[in-house]
Amino acid sequence: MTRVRFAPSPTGHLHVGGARTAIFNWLFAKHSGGTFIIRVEDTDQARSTAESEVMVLDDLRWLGLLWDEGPDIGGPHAPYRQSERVNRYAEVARELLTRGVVYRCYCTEEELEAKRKEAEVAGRPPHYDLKCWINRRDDDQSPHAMRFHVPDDGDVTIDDLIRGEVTWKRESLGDFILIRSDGHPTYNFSVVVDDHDMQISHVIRAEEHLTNTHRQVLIYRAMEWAIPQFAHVSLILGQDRTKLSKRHGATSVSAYAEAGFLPDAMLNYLTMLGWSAPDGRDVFDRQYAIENFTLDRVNSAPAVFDPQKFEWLNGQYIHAMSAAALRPLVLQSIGIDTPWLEEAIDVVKTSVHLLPQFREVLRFVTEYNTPSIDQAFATSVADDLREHGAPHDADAVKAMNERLKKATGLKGKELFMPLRLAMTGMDHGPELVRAIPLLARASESDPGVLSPLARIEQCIR
RNA sequence: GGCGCAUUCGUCUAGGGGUCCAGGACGCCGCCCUCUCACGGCGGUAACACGGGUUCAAAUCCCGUAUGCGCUACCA
Repeated sequence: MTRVRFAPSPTGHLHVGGARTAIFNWLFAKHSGGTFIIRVEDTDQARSTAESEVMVLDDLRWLGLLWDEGPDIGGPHAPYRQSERVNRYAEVARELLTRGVVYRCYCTEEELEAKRKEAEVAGRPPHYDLKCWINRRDDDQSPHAMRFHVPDDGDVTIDDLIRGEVTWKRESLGDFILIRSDGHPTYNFSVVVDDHDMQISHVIRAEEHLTNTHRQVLIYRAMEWAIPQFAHVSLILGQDRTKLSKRHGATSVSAYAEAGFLPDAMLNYLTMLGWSAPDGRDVFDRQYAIENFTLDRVNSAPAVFDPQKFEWLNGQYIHAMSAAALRPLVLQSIGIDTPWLEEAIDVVKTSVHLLPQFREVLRFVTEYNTPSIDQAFATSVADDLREHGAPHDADAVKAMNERLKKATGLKGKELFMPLRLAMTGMDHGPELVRAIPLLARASESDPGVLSPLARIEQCIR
């Protein structure tokens, strides 16, 4: 049974990098019929907040990634918040102490900092100097941290599902802290205890954790616990090829939601950053991604986030949606609620990539800036509209065009451009056979919309 | 500094020794459709970081170099 987890630290909104890690975990779980778990890593008291946890969980839900076990819904291995598991970490640390691989360290941060600097200047690796390992003390009253002693046989090799074999030498590691002097565990410790307790089978996480795996495997070995499979996903970079951050503009999932991106498009785009479909397609739905997602198709090189391609993809999703499905989303995005909205969406949707753009492309309905056009032409149009009424479908528009052709002697661009200008007040927009019926109908149900006849009358001085 | 990971068109990628003078997508350019803007269709532009090996044959395997990134914390 595969069990995977996404383990965010609640220090802000969900980031696109974190979102992709969550997506890969979720896809992997769904593909294998396994369990997807959310675990909140809030051991950093200074940066973690309860509000952030709510935001991150909301962002995950918005993306449509639902979990089987988590801090809000519980599960067989609750609690799923590390701050609520400190007793468990202390318990494991005591066990490790008994086994003689962990010791109390009474060195102060200042002392350690000074030694690190010294080592750096001397060109030595900035590893812990083993002072408290050599002078072992079991004074529980004085403030102390719990430190892990790297054993002589501390070489580690893992078989990463994305990167293949990765090996570290014992010498590349100094003794490291498991429990801070304030009683809270460090990341490398809590992650091992939790992944073991929660029976995680596959640890799929960002590449920044790759070298941490060396420490973690050592802890698994000291506890004689089964070691999970690891898969380290590369980072997402900004256009300048540095790790994506606030400097690059919007980086949180919620910011993209507000900018008018759709959850499905975001899931698709982020999945595409690092994973490729076996048949090479790049527009795919969740079901396809679930059915085809395997780790061996995940690219180990970092990927640059490309807003242009993301926008294009979002457009593909908008174009493929029905006007009825789009209506509530557009409503929410631009706040225009009218009886004619659905028809209007259908007329203009191919010209938008982002939800808020509907406001702009619908302006020809909601506003009218009187253009200056040939008076004789305007009169002909006004006469036709009075005699035949405003066209309500494409055929009626075509019939009107034929009559205007005869009445004015104009054709092609000479006819359509002034007509477009007169009807919409703009020199661009959806095809007239759809725009004019929309205006006709919209003006009947909405007094705020000028009818075709009212428009042409404004053109006549 | 040490250790680790990475390196195919501007970007996302396909590619697992011969089918690759490298395929697809976004972008860009051009053409078509067309009253316009989009949409759509067609075509074009553009890449195996560098240097050594191994091999009859290397984008693909090995070794170096360069560059980028990560870790080297009582951050995660």
